[in-house]
Amino acid sequence: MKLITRNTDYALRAICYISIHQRIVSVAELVRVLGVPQPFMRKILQKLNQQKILQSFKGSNGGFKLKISPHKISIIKIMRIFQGRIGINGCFLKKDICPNRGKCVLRKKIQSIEDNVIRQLTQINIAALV
Amino acid sequence: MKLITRNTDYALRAICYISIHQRIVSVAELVRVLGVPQPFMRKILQKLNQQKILQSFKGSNGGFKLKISPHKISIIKIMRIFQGRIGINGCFLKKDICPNRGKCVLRKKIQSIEDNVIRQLTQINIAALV
DNA sequence: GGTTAATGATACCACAATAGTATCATTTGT
DNA sequence: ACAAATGATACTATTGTGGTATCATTAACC
Ligand code: FES
Ligand code: FES
Repeated sequence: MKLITRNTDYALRAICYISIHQRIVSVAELVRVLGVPQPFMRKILQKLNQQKILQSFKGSNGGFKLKISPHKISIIKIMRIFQGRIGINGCFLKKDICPNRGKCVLRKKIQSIEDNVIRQLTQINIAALV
Repeated sequence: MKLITRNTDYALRAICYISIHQRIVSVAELVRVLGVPQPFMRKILQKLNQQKILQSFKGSNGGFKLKISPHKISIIKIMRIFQGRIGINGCFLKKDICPNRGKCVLRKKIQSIEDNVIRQLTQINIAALV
């Protein structure tokens, strides 16, 4: 059970760094500071640009800066970008959804745990981390 | 993020079924009822036997029955059998543990979420599900 | 205007975990 | 003896994660 993957982890750290420095930061600099493989970091930042978390600047002296306020960047938002839908799969039978679904006790309990986790991850934002 | 894998899911359902019927149940029967591939189900039950959750009976009319009380079978116990150590990896840099580890805010927050999840999973047992 | 330093887009590769199959040996009731 | 069950073990397939590699595009600077 891995709640946070490397993608997300690196993304969070990069965003934190950029958030602290409040300027355009290049991949090269992030790689130097965070010790992450460059092409991987690039891919991550490109995605954050596409998702409008960061804004990119091309050309010499280019790089990335925050596009939205650090208060508005929750951990769950970043997780969803890199890890897709955050949903604990309770009880699926192959591709068909279990017929008991409505009644199933296990599902309900797991669901409530999941809701808790998501609520907490939603509350943590970048501003709270830096 | 998958909290529960198929292994665990099938195992829980099998245990529930056996728990309800309170007798020796064969793989063939479980497969019929739960619609799970037979060899896979066998592998799962064999592991539960090894871990002393179930007790197996060989030979004709053989099968599996519970070895311990359903109250003592928590979800987390089954998860640990099939999914190994349940630990959210906060922030590792490659293989070295991050030097900030003690201070890192992210890690602390994630850790507390993890503790919650585990506490809740520990409280849910088979008796509560059936 | 050309060079250089940056990102954009995309395709590819490697590894590990999950999910499942296949086979043969062993036990036990009839 | 035979059939019906599990034990043990090795193998295969699929998917997700964690990357790499390459070429195109943009923009500052001389
Ligand atoms: S057994 Fe199907 S939803 Fe729980
Ligand atoms: S950055 Fe290393 S433990 Fe959080």
